[in-house]
Amino acid sequence: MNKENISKSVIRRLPRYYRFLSELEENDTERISSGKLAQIMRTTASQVRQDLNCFGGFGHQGYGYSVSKLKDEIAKILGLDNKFKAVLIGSGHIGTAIAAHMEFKKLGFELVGIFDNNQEILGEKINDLEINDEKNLESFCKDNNVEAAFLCVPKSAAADIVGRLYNCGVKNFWNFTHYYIQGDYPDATVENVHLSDILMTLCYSMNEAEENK
Amino acid sequence: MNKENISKSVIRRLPRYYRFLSELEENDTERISSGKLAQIMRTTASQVRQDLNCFGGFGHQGYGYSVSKLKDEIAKILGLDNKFKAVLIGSGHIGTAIAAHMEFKKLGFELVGIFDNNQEILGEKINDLEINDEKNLESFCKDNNVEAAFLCVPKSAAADIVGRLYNCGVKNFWNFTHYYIQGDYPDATVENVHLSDILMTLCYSMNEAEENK
DNA sequence: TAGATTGTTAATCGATTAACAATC
DNA sequence: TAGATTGTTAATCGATTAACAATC
Repeated sequence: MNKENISKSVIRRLPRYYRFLSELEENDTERISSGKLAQIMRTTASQVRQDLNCFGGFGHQGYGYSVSKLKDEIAKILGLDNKFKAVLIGSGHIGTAIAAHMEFKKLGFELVGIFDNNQEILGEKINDLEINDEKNLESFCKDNNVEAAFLCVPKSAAADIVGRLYNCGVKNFWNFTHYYIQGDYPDATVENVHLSDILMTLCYSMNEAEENK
Repeated sequence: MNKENISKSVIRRLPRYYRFLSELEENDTERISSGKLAQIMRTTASQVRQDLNCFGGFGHQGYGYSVSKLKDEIAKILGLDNKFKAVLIGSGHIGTAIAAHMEFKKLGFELVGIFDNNQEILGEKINDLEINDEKNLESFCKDNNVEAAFLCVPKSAAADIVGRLYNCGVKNFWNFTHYYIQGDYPDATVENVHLSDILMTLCYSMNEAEENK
């Protein structure tokens, strides 16, 4: 399990394996070959075997892979059994959607606090969690051993908030803003979700498809 | 402009260029060298020049690139001046956040309809757009020349909705569900946003960072 | 045993980086 | 002209695919 040097591209594929394996498990499929799995996922058998072997031989020659065992192994590799304590900052549209919608417990996290600076919505609840005043952020993070932050504030507020979090030891970010955390904090762990970037690439593809008609 | 064979990796970087160039423009920076731009974006000068040259020589030797001209060129390449008509289906948390939050007009799109099957919220408004009954989807798409759909429904509803859209000629999708559109419709243009996948990779990275302590 | 399918090495392909001549 | 910086070719690096011996 402790193999090092797993490439980012492999890691990014693991959640997909996990999802398809979960579906197979629900359909009571007990075993699957790299070829079949590749077919379902529209990739190659080679890639499936190469990927899975980064972590050690989960398969059996002449048999394939045990669906449920493989699924569990991937969960372990991803660390989904963790309960990293996380806070969400900014309960606007995106923040509220994230807080209400994500099944954090299945994803290795536990959402323990929601913060906003809009006095009017303080005390409102999202999934049993009260919206907390942003000025309590530091004390809360220290008291509760918070390890990650989900950043859903406007870009103008992001640098300040990240700085404050970083100062109380929160160095892992799920970043929905366009603030460039890695630029200022190269050692932070960051996953960015730049929704508008993605929509722009859809625009490009549609544009291109039209030209090629 | 009509260069073909631009790789997906280059395209995915264009929105980032666009963002950083917009910032530079706001700061009244008139020109920039590939080296400086690379520094800001934490990449290499080589990559910047290589990327930009896919589309033709926007730079001037000995001078660099004109920030505003380059920004405009990238906008043109991405097709941000389009107004692709789009519908959003599913106005739950995520759907509402997307409808209310995105500046579609800056991103090449125009949101012309929002649909849901929850009778209780029909008629409610999000940014001046009434929530429409899902059963009117087909007629609406045909009448309004809809070209793209933003899919924010539960996974269980996704296959049905995509099929219906596809049948009335909507083949471009921004997909927030885990339904695998490309699996069933290989010629559809799709951008997936699998939020839980991204959160899982953040979990992995945090897990890994802890092990290496 | 024969058939199936893995684990793993080697070959290919693509993307990134380095180098440098062209030129503003 | 000298200095700066591009455009572009060549070298390197990494990721994907193909091939096949090992083995269940």
